[in-house]
Amino acid sequence: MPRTMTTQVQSASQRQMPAAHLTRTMQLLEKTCTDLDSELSNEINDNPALEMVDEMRCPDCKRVIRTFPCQICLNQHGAAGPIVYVAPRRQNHSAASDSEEYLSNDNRIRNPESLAEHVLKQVAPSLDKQERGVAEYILARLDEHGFLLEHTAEIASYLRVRISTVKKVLELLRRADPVGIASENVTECLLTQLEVLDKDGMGNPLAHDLLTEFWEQLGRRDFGAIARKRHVSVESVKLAAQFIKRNLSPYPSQAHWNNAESASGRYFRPDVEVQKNPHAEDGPLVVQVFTAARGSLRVNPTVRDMVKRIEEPEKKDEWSAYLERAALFVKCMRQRDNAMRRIVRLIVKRQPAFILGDDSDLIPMTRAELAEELELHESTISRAVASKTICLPNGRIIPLSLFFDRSLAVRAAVRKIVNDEEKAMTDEQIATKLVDYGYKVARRTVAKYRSMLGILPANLRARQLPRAA
DNA sequence: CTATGGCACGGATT
DNA sequence: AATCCGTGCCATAG
Repeated sequence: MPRTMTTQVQSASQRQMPAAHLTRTMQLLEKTCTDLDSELSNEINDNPALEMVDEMRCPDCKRVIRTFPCQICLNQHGAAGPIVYVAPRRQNHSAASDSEEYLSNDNRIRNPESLAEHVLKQVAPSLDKQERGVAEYILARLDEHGFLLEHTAEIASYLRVRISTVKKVLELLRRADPVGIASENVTECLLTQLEVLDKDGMGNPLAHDLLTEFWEQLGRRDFGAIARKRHVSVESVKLAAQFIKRNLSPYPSQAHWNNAESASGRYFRPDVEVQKNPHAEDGPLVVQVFTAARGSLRVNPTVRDMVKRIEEPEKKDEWSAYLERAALFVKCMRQRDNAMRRIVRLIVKRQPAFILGDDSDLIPMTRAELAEELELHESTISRAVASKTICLPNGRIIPLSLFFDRSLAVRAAVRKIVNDEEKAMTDEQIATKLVDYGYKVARRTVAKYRSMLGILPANLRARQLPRAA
């Protein structure tokens, strides 16, 4: 009787797979690798049948390997296309040394310290001992998005320090690198980021009011109402909203800004990383898709064996349920990783020029196209691409969705044209010039791109070239 | 009169 | 179904 039970449970879980659990896979697919981390640790915590073993396996040759990418497969690979690995995400903790070897350029952006350490390092110099204690406490109490869960007063009383001290520390923390960290809520976080941008002279005057006064309308995208109350145009409201979306990140723990200009090294953990082939200059690109944690996830075989021996039906059921859930989770996770891998592979395959070059090399493509080629549903692509970021070989971190920006290349051309112009060109002239580059866009559209790029209209763009010799 | 910005509509994308 | 994006047309500033 015990035996049959087990087999039933197992086969049942496999047959059910398609319907209900596809949605689970989808949920996982939507998650950033950072989010995936917490999801995973939750699951492991309350499911004893699930375990994470500290070993990495090459997804292609299945060998256990020490570092990604797998050197063996790397060497065998022809020039067929990019090599894409699902790699465990580099851990925060002490693993500083061994992971560095395959991270070529530019480690401004990534160093394997924890977020808390990273922030603390920045603020520590300007704090005294007591304040530092407060900072440490605060950083330890952040949720997975980087928000502060406790109120100032609570912290103060718990630590027996003055409220003003806590406030002071908070002020500093929020301005530290993942800007907006330790904010109490999304609005506050966005405001801090905005403030910092303002100081660098690349703010947007309307954005502030949008966040404070019109938060609700902004959520509903009721731009008209905002425009009326503020006596400004709907267009400028839209632009401000766009500004917010593009340049601010609601969750400090995953701040990303793609704005071309602010090249200063920002700290961020991408979900995908592309590198040039370390072994051959012109070899295929090597891509890592990060998944949660380190090592590989599996159903704990010891538990599985143990369950077979349990006699009491009650306990047996309980454990079988654990096993089933574990198996399911592992499966969904693999499926998720695999989907990510296929999608990213295709993206990289299609856009090598953009990855190695600049904005102007982006070839227009749509999620739908990829969906068709991969025989996935287009919403799958959307989920996989939304809210994820990729680190290019030059160190630039951009949202994966930028690959689907229809006008990026055109905007790049506009910027180039304006930069090279002898004397200020009107939008009309720019539009004409764009034809030479193979883009045909309406004059009105040029105007839009211009304002997106923060370029002033022609009449305000007096050229100071004359002085040359 | 010319160059731009405002608004709204329609088709494409998600 | 909800959004995004490019455009055309019109108003206004210079």
